[in-house]
Amino acid sequence: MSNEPDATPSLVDRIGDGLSRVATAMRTEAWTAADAIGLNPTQLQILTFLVARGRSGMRVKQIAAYLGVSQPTTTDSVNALLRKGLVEKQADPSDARALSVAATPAGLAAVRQAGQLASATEDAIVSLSKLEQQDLLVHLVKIIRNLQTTGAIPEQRMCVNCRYFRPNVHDDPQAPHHCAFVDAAFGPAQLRIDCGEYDGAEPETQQAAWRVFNRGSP
Amino acid sequence: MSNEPDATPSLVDRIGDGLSRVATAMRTEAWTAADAIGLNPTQLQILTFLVARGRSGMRVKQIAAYLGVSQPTTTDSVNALLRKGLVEKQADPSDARALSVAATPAGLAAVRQAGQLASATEDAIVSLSKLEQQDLLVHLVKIIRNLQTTGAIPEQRMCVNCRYFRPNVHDDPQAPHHCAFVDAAFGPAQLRIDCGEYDGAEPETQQAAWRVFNRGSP
DNA sequence: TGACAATACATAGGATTCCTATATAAATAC
DNA sequence: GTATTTATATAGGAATCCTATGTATTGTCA
Repeated sequence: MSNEPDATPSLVDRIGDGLSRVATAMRTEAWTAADAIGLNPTQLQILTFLVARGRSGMRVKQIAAYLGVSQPTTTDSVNALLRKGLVEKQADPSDARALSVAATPAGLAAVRQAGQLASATEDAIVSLSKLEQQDLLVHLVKIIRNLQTTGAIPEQRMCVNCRYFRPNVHDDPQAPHHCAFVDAAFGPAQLRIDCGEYDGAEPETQQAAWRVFNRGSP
Repeated sequence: MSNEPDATPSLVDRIGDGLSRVATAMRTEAWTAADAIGLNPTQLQILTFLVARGRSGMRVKQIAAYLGVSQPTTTDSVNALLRKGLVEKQADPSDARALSVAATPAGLAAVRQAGQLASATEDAIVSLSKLEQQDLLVHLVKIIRNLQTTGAIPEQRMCVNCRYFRPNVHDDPQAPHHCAFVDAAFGPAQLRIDCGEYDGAEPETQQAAWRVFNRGSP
């Protein structure tokens, strides 16, 4: 980001600023939501992440990569959740070094409770039209895909990375894509960022699908 | 955000997730960029904020509101920057209780240096087409405006809040708006998030301008 | 097979953020 | 002229978050 005073920042810089502003609001909100259930933002984020993954459990390193923090920091927060009985550690049968962290029923309940709380960010997104929301989602998917390609974030459980994703195979502009897992057509507004049924495709398959997906919106 | 496992999250929830993912990447990036010049993300954010405001200086409370943290936390970080010689405190002539924090030349240099560093987020935004970037900026402006209306964030120095903003007064779809400060037409791609020449309009004026602005993109 | 490197996690130690509560000083209200 | 509000600083403490290192397990390769 260029920071020359008295100069007009580039479009890209201004988008970055805008994302920062929204991120600030989300962080403030995360503090209050987490505080309401006796947690802090990092702990709530971990718990939400684990709940979304179900009872299969995740490794400490995967959680660290998702959060974008170091492994010891993750251990700290996981232990804090452990003391509160919201997650549990299990030995990984396939690797005696590793362990599997999963949310307990109490953890699921806590996340649901936090989700009930009013969210200013959610309200702000709702203020956009349905079409604007759809466009915004697609733009975010593209940005996230790029962040993933450059290694800034780990591989995401998104449709566009998934082996069940068939982009632009239908004529219906409302639902041009197809999910081979549920065998149904769907459109841009249904794109997933973090899907439970996700199964990562090979890099070449991902790239091919990505090209076809992008062709739809030049 | 609803977190029912095995249920498809709403479009709004998925957009929230997407924003979170991008925010995570930006936070990670902020750590490395700030670390390269011997700061931490909060300190760099404060410094960038002060540099954008020029040498006029900002009060501690304003900085705290911008960051979304408490005032003592801001005092901590400002003092850290002070020790490093990157900011300076000056007495406010109009109010002996208050003080004015401004970036020093060394602070400006540090921000410029951090700005030179490669940014994965910037690259990811660049991967969007010009039109997509423009749409994204407009969507972010709308979200930020809404966050401001609900009090989640303080008033932003955006065009849409500014007394010099004249929305949708020209026929040119590329440049329908007008800035009375520089007396020039401009378009959605030139909208500012944080303008140096900003001067806040009265709430009623803002609302009226906002209605006219929104009429352009229903 | 056996030494060596890599991996997964825990621990140690320390700096810093970030909070609430409170103190100080100045401005404002009545 | 006293009381309240406002701007900032300070005190104290919890928790994040880092790097460096330790321990146990797995993988590699001669």
